[in-house]
Amino acid sequence: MSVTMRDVAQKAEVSIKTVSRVVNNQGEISEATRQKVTAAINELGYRPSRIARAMVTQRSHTIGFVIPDISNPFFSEVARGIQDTAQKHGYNVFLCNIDEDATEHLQILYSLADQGVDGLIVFSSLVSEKDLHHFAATFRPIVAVNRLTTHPDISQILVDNYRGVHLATEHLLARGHTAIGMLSGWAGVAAGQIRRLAGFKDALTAGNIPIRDEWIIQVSPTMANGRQSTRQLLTAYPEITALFCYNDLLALGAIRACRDLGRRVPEDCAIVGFDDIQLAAMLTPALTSISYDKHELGKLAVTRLLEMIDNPGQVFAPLAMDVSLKIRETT
Amino acid sequence: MSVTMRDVAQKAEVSIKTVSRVVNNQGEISEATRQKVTAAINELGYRPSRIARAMVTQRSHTIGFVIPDISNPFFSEVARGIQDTAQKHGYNVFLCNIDEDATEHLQILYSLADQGVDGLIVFSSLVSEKDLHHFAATFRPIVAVNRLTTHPDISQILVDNYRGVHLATEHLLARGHTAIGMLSGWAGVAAGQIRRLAGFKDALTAGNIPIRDEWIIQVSPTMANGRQSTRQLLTAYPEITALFCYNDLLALGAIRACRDLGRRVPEDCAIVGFDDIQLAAMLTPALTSISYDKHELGKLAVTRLLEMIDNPGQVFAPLAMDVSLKIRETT
DNA sequence: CTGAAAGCGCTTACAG
DNA sequence: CTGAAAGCGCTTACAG
Repeated sequence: MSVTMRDVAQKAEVSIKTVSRVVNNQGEISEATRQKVTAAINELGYRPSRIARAMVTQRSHTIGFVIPDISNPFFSEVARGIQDTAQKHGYNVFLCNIDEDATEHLQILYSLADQGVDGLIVFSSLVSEKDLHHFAATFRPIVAVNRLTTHPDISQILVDNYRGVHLATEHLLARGHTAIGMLSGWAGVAAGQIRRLAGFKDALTAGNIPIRDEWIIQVSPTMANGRQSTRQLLTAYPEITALFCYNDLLALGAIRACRDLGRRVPEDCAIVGFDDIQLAAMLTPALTSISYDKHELGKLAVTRLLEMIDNPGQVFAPLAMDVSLKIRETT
Repeated sequence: MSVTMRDVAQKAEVSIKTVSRVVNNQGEISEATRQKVTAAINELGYRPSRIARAMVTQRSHTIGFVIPDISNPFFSEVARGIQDTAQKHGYNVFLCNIDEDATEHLQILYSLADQGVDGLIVFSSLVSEKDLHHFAATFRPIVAVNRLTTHPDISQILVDNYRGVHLATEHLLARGHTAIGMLSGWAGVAAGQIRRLAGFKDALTAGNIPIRDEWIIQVSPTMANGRQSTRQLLTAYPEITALFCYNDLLALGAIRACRDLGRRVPEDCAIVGFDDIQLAAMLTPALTSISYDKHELGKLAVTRLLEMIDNPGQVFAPLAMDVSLKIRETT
């Protein structure tokens, strides 16, 4: 990082401005000087500083991406879509984890803003709505992924949570199950949590199955919690023959719990997940799950964010990704 | 990003330099002016621009992290360690994927350098040694994670691959296996590939078992490849009773393949993996694997990188993480 | 087609 | 204890 535009200009015996013109491919330049400058650039190994450029253009060509936990395989699949798309458009992405362990969520968001990111994708439902609104007051644009938010300036990319769970529950009903439990997610702003719960209840009602609230357990969606909650649930209510899980991680934990309890899957207890993570299809037994394109979800979020960056002030309607049911071996 | 130091200075009726002093907590300042300035900062909601600061200090407090694929659960666990540690030290991290699909690896590295990162952690063995050396000629510091490199300025953080596989193979021998196959990783600069293969062969030799090269298959380490290669291997050589896999993903694919072929695990075919990803312990059957602290691996890499940033020119000895064997249900 | 000047928002010597 | 000036490496009007 020591050779600057000035060095190139000196070597090529032109002004700095002329170097800038060939670097940015702008304006009319005589072929002779262009070649002189290009030669000097190559000889010196000059590379323009993105920081200096960002300083004057007020555009850093970086974005921030906030998730609960990159080590969660679901989020990491989306992250790949984010990263690939951003890179394709010449943007670099800052990664930030905000989960239960994190403190000072607002500070983390501000540190990204201080860093000069051109926009932010928030995929963590653990960032409170209050914090997000506070932050949105001074920073934009923001895209929220699969979380409900009421802020008018925040654009939303959603997954059709309601329909997904409805499909899954109908599938269980069609298989003859009438005693269906649910492992639900966090309470709060997670779009998934609210809409998936609604889809579950509505599907039961539509199938004339009364809702048993004690069969619905709300937990933080990890494999360990899935295992533990399922053990408790099936021990307390052995009559349950099927389980819908908020996400695949909970479902994998539930499968494990069934095995702990000596219950066969799917014969003694059918299990459905949500998200269809890469592993889900490969495991034994392969998991029945609600599926959608996670790489595409990341791509949509970035595309939307770049649109917002290029069109300040414009309002975009929420977008919901379509989902489908993948029937495998656990139902 | 519109309120600047100048605004604060005006409001507080002091010079810009004085504002800078209170922001950076440096120099002696009278309590009165400090309070005046602090009040102005809060009132205006001033936040210093990291870009402007980076411009003059030549330190951006950002680092780059290059991996093959963030959606791979193994890498994402390490990424979490990287991210947590960097954040704790006030650094933000740029994430970059460089896998088989990526073209122009060098361009991706340079784009990170252009972005002004203070250092780089390279965890992708898919970046060729040639590209890395070329890049290292103009950029430093660089930390390489679990890859062999001969560049004197590149610091190495390794995993004790050799010992890990030696342990695993000894374990299989102790269980009475004599016909042991191996699913190996990519060829090339991956430290894992070379050292793990060596550990495997040496352990066999130490156990007086002749090495059967046709039982060693080299594949890109994905679950799908593990499934397919295992099918082929066990079909061609049904006498094989145990399989060591380069990583857990291959091992999970191998388990699946055994099931496809009607072979019970571990009764008909024992399987051992490497990395001990979070899922490995939770699955059915739970995977026997070589384990080490992946969060810690990320932490070590960042810590080393920050040391290099703070001590330019200093040479650091390679560091190798200790490993252990976790015996579970697949052996 | 090419250049000199100002400025992006800070920090770093250097004075006072 | 506090401030005026120069400069980090670029781009943006404005001239010529």
